[in-house]
Amino acid sequence: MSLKYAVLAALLEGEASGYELSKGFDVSLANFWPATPQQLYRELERLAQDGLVRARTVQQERRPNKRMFTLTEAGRAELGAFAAEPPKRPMAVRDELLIKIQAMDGGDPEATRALIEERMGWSRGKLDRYRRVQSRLLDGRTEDEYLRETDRVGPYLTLMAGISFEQENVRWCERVLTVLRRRVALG
Amino acid sequence: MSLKYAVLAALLEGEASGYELSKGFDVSLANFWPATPQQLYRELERLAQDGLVRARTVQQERRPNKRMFTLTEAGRAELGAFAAEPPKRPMAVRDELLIKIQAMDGGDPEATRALIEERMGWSRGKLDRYRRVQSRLLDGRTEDEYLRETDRVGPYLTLMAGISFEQENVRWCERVLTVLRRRVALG
DNA sequence: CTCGCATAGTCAATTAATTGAATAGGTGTG
DNA sequence: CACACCTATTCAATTAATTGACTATGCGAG
Repeated sequence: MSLKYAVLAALLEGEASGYELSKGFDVSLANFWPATPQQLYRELERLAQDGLVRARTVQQERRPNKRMFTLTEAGRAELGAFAAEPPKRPMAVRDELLIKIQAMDGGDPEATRALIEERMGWSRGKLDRYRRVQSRLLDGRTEDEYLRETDRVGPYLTLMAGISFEQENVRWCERVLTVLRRRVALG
Repeated sequence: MSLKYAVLAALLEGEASGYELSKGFDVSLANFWPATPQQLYRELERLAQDGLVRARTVQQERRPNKRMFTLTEAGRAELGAFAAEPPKRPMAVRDELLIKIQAMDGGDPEATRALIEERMGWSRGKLDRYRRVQSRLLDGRTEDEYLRETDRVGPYLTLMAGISFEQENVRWCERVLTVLRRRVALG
């Protein structure tokens, strides 16, 4: 249900094709509302039929044509209404790793350690990418300066959420590794 | 795909009915692998057919009969194998609120503030429940003492993940509220 | 020159998830 | 004493998501 609004929100940044969304989604909305390319194409089609989005086909040479999508006024209005009302479903996390951790006892601690290291590396990478987006936005200014000057705080606030989430993730991994080391030592 | 293992992991705690899982899931595995009752019943049925779980019907008076499920050795083995190999899918977060925050600019800041307050209250409540589970587990001991004495660290480590996740959530909400207050003041 | 990847999608099949209702006695509230 | 909610599931219908393949061209590496 909310993919609809995620797509509309993504188009606040400007015109985009389904392909571009399915790529660039990765640095923003995909972090809290993941979607496959197929989902995006289907959703854009529906939005266009409902008049929330306008499509135009861009003829291209030496590459397939693409369809570019823009928010319509109706789309902007629907998104605004959505943004003001309370969420229908609470936030949900799905994390296979935590199932594995829950079930780790009795298994090989070395295998568990490897899983945690992998997650930690992944989170650090994500954090780096977030930080790069952040300094591109700040562009030399402090956070306070930026927030005073910009007209759109929304994207920055969600970026902050991503950053603190991954920071906490890394910290948790470190604590787990400490526990695992002690376990192995005391065997 | 992983619901299967989430259910098996839940049964590590001991025999349980579908109904109990659909309730008690809430204080542990449901936090990182949510499932509706219907999903659980279906999954338990499949697991029983695959021999990973054994079912027995418990006759009850003044209440509907229930089917209690236990892990079989085969189930335990499959779960152990699962726990040792790397996750197929990365962790995913789905959060409607963040879509609303992303799209908040131009809307009513007061409405946004209300949404954040709501989330903060919810996270604080979750945190309280986690902390109650934690002190029940610790039972007067320090964390270090507990981790040295217990044979199962897994559930405690996932509990730690939940606690630090919600703590960070509350902190993020506070930062957002600060930003919103400044916006309104300078607006 | 071939292999594979990037662009920019579409289509179809299967699997999974969501929603709502049905059953049926028991327990608690005003 | 009526109404709603708890226990404990099952069933069916619809909607959504996942997976893999298919089209077609261009570009760069080896």
